[in-house]
Amino acid sequence: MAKLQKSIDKRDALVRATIDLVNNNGFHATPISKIAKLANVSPATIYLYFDNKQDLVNKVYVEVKAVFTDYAFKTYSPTMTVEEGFELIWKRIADFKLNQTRESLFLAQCDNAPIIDEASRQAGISHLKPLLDLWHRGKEEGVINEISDYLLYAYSINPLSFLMVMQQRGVLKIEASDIEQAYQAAWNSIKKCTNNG
Amino acid sequence: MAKLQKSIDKRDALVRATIDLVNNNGFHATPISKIAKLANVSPATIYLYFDNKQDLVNKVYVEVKAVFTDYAFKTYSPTMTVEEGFELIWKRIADFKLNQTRESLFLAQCDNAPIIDEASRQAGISHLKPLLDLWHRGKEEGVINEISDYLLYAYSINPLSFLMVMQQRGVLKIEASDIEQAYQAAWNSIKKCTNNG
DNA sequence: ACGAAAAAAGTGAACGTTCATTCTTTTTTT
DNA sequence: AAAAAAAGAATGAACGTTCACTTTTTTCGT
Repeated sequence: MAKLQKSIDKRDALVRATIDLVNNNGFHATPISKIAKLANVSPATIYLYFDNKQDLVNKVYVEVKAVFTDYAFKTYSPTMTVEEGFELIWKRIADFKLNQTRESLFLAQCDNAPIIDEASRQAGISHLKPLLDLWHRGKEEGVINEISDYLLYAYSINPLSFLMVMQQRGVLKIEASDIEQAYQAAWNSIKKCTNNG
Repeated sequence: MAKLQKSIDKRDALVRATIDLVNNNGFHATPISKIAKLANVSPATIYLYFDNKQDLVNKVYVEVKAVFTDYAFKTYSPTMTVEEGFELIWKRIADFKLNQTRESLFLAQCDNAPIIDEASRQAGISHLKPLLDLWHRGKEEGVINEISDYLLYAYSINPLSFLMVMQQRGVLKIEASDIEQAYQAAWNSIKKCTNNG
């Protein structure tokens, strides 16, 4: 679609401006004119890079989600044990959510409100496949409890969401020990525990 | 503010219409005109019941949050043991989130996007005080681990959010056993575990 | 290596539409 | 008949998008 002799800087500035403004005002309260102004660009220029406002937010979502999953799986290898892999991925997700608050807040908004279209949502979910594969392997090996796949997300990823939002709002400052505690709790919930039933 | 000889039915219809439309389209993509139409009311009539659109969504949020916490704490009594109280509240929260999806989805949206104003957000949080009191009591009695108060929300409430969203989208159907598993996992994470460290 | 012509990138103003809110009139209640 | 409630039409502001135009970059014959 994009023939792209166009400035990558300008496109990046547009993406950044979109994230910042959507974080602060929500998608529908961020006019194209403000995105353009923050990116030092004419409103019309946006339409050289994106089809329309919806296409803009769809693409920003998928790209940010890709950055998120790239980070989460960066140092992971399928040759790791389930325990190692889970701990590694979980902690990198935590790290991302707590340090890349710009991106994380944007993803949280898109994931909880009808902003992006269904195809982009699916594209985002598909990036999490390595984690689902690891989860399956853990169940096959008997390391992880026999529970629904969907609980994977709920147990391992979600507990940090609230912390992230609170940190972003300046309510609390998260310490390394908090992360370690949160991880231990998540893992204890998931692993097969021989002294439990 | 409201002198209220006005119809309570009309007000209820406006609240219901707001929740439904915000759930489906997001706050800023739901015009006053559509809320009025769905509630079988003139746009002008809304301004007899609410100051403006922002005031409308603020009040709907606080009222829905109150319904949520009333339900969560309905059968709870501070004379219960920490274990009993925690299980009861957790399961009622789960029940609400999974069965009152209209209200839960609306709350999730308001909690994750800059829709409502800060005062309304605080008003919503303040309703959760009984749970925080229980948490403190659990720590005093040594039943609950010495971890940050903020983790309370992350551990005990949040794991259901993802499930709720998925269920609402028709991706999965949640069974009673799933709830029981999720509760056990949350509680196992929270309680002091003598065979841990 | 040069510069004119063509193409691409970028722009500010303007368009039609939609929005929240107000104004004026009608209906309902007391 | 007076007052409150509700309605619908009206209004000005703001929005996404397009248009006509300018500026910058690339192409290419010499």
